[in-house]
Amino acid sequence: MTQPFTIATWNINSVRLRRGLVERFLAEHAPDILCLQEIKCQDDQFPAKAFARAGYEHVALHGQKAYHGVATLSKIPFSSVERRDFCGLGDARHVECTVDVNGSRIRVHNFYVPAGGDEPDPAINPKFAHKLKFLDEMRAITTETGAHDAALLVGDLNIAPLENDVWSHRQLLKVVSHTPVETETLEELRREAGWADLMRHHVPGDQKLFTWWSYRARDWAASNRGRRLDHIWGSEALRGALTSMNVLTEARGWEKPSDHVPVVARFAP
DNA sequence: ATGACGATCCCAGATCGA
Repeated sequence: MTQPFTIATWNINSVRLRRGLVERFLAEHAPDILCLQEIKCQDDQFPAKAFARAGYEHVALHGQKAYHGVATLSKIPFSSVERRDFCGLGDARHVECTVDVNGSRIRVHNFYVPAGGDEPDPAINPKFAHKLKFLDEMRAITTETGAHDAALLVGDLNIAPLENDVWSHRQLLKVVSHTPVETETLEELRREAGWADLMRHHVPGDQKLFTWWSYRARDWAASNRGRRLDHIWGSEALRGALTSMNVLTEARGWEKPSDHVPVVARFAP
C-alpha cells in the first residue's frame, strides 16, 4: 500500500435513529470504510443519501425489517459485494465486499453474530443453539478467505473471548457472550483461518478492553462493566501494516448513544 | 449478576438485545 487505509466497525442499534451520530463520527474520524451492524431497517429505508453527502457514496447493504441488518459504507468503490445467509433463516447478518487499495484487493467481511439469548445451553435454548451453529458456518466460509488474501473480518461477534474482554471473568463464565464453549470456539475458528485479533495486537491481553456497556447500568462509566464484543480481525497480509487502533469509548457518552462504540483501525503502506 | 434501559412494530405491550 502506498496510502494509509482506515476501517471502522460500529453496532449502531438503529441507523435511522442514530443517523446524526454516524454523520458526526464520519466527520470526525473519516475512515475509508465503516461497517455498521444492527441497522434495523430494510434496504430502501437506509439513509444512503445522507451518507453519500458526507463522502460515502458506496454502500453494501444487507438489511431487514426491525431486526439485525448490516451495511458497509465506503469512500472507495467496491469491486464486488456478496451477502451470505446463515443457518437458512434469511437473517441479514453478513455482507462482504472487496475494495482495491493501492493496487491490492482487500476483502472485508462485516458480521453480526447472533446474541444467543439468556441460557447458555443449546438443548433448552434455541437461540444459543443458533449462535453455535452460526459459528460453525462462519468457520467454513472464513477459512476460504482468511489466510492468504488481504482480508479483514469485522463486526459485532457478540463474544468476548479473553479474560480481560469482560469486567469480571469469574462472574461472567456462565453468562452468554463469555462462556467457554463460545470463547473457545471463536478463538479456534479465528486461528484455524489464520486471522489475527488486531485489537489485541495493539492492546495487550493483560489490559481490560471493552466496546460495549449495557444500557441498564445507572452510570456506565462509573460501574464500567463492559465487554469487548466488537472485533477487527486481519489476515497475515494486513497484520504487519497495522499502525493504530482506536476504541472510541467517548461515543458511549454521546447523546442517545448506541450501547456499542466504534473501533477504528489504521493501516500504513 | 440480572436487568434499573432502549428499539421495533398495524400504537402498546410483547419481544429482542447481551
